[in-house]
Amino acid sequence: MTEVRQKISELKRQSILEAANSAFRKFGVKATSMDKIAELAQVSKRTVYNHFATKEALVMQLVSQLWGDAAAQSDMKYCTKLDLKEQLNNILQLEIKTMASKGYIDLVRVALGHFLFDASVLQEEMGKIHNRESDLERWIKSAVADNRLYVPDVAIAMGQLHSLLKGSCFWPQLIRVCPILSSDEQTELINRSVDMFL
Amino acid sequence: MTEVRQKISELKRQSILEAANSAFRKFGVKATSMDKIAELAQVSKRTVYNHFATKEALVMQLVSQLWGDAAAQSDMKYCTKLDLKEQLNNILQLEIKTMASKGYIDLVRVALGHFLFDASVLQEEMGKIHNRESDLERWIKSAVADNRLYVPDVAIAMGQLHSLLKGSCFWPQLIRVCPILSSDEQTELINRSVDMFL
DNA sequence: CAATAAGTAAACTTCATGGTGTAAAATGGG
DNA sequence: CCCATTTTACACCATGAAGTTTACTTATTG
Repeated sequence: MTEVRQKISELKRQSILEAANSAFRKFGVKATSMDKIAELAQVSKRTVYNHFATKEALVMQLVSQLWGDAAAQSDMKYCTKLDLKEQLNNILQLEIKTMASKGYIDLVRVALGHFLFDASVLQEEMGKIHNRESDLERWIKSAVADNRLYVPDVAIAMGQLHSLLKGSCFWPQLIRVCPILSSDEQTELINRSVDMFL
Repeated sequence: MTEVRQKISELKRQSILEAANSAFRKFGVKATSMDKIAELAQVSKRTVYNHFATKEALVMQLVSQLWGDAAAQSDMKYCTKLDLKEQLNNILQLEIKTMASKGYIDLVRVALGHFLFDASVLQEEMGKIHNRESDLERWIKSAVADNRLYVPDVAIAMGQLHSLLKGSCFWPQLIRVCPILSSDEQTELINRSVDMFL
């Protein structure tokens, strides 16, 4: 079996994925026909179906790929010597970086639009967003255990912090009422939120 | 012109609106056909079109009706004598009451799903959510002017409060990762948020 | 009773879309 | 040069939905 052949085939596949990705982001899943994807990918419609059995398979591929990308965890550990504020700042910097990025938000919008009225699937898929919040959790617990932070309920505290962030860097952008935050605005937001929290 | 005739016609109209409302909430706009609406309303399809020129007209009617309902403003005024915390609490109680209700969230979901990839319309429609936040604003300004509250930036402070609330009572429910908050949970949430804020 | 207004049922048109079948072409390996 | 695999073009099908047409019914009012 020639590798060249496989490579070309793989290129086509990538081309299709890119085309779908781009079209879904612009128009949403429903408003993007398979013919359109084929056209954008410069590939025959039949080839699209050679690589992806159904439109749904294409969607799922993109979506799960997104969660995969976003799930890149950091290796931040609580440190008993360093400044609390600074440490928390660093952790949140990492978290906000994906959360507030255009790529992430756009694709969440796609997923949201696609599953919005499929309650169970929506619940599951969106749960993947909400539950990937464990890095911060570990840190807070450590800080509490170290007696440098007093927090009655870790889960609630985490929720508050995330609310503060997402309420400015994620939800308004998803809903298109605010433009994507610049890096400066992001750090400013983090500072504000941390100040309020500590 | 008989009033009875008009009344019957009006009843049909309401029936159609209700059917559409209910179906849109359950399945979304795209997945609800005009035939289905007619069937649910127990009315002929033609009658639907007699009352609403297009499906879009039906949608817009429902959506603007929603914003209208939700725009019911309170008459809360800042009072120099009463306890700050209690006053703020009361204001937020009013705000959260609609924001966290199933009816409101469900219909926002409908609107969101419908406009999600129509950037300009989405911006406009969702802006109506974001900008109906002036009751709280006036109160904060008054409290600041009265020297009983120090707040560097009113807009930001307001945003923080709203983020704290919505982050627990609105967004997760819209996304279906959490059930609607009970009254007790709502007041609990408000207490927490106010405590953090003051 | 006749005219008018509104509603109804059902067939119909039009069109977009997801998906399939097939035969021809391209293309690199032996 | 022939084989195997992939891609392509293109016709085709089934489905569902928006909106229309038409012929018929019903009820009110003058």
